[in-house]
Amino acid sequence: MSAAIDDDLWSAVGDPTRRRMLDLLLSDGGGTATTLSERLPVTRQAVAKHLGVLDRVGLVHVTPAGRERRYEVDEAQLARAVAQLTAVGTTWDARLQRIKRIAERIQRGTAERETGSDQS
Amino acid sequence: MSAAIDDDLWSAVGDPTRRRMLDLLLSDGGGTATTLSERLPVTRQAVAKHLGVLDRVGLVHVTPAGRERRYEVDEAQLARAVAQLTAVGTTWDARLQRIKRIAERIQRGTAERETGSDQS
DNA sequence: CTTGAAGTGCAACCATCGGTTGCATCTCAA
DNA sequence: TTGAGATGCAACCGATGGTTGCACTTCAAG
Repeated sequence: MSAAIDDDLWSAVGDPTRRRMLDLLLSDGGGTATTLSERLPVTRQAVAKHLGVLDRVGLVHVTPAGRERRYEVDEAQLARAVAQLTAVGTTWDARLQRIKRIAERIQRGTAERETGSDQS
Repeated sequence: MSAAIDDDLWSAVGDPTRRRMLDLLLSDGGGTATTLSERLPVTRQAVAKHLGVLDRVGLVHVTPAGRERRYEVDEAQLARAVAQLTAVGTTWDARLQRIKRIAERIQRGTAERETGSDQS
């Protein structure tokens, strides 16, 4: 159930460099492959490839301006990605808590059996 | 700031197959490479490699039993991973909302300039 | 004890991906 | 026109997710 997710969106956000790029684009309010690469430990070409990926899944949106190509974050799509992250998180959270409750129940059952009828 | 995260943990959870494996291990309460591969669209060897990755980052924990190697989820570590997911999510959420507020402020400022003092 | 099936582990191989370097192309400004 | 700034394209490299093939342990049945 919880795994039936838009895997393209997730894997786009799954790369650490792409997350940092999104961070930069958000805090700077947009940028180009060159400006991003100046603030990242990778080359412009690597950044360009990542921007291509982010563009394909709709997380960013490009505007040609002269000899520049300015990229900006698509807020709605990023909100979707955030929703998916938290969705997976809450699903696992729920399962972990359910497991915890079951474990406690078993504990109680074991305690009863240990103190109560002890005939082999 | 939001990118200074335990990248090993994140990338371990970043793979869709590994997420499904964690799902299965949680719902079944553990399993082996063979039993998991029977319920996944990949071979046992691929599952074994993934289990190795999950084991290295401490997300699962193995118990040899005869000719089997039973894997179980380390709940505490998975809780940490969940925390990281939601942390990134809330960070982006906060930024998106901040951007929204700034946009509104600019809108108001533009409106004032358009209606009010018009001297260049 | 032997035999065979079940479960694993190891190694080679392939495709994809993140990253690099090198070069060609386009565009703005002097 | 000429050059610097920004981009695009292509070849290459290493890591990784995936596969197949084979050897090794272990349990159980004969």
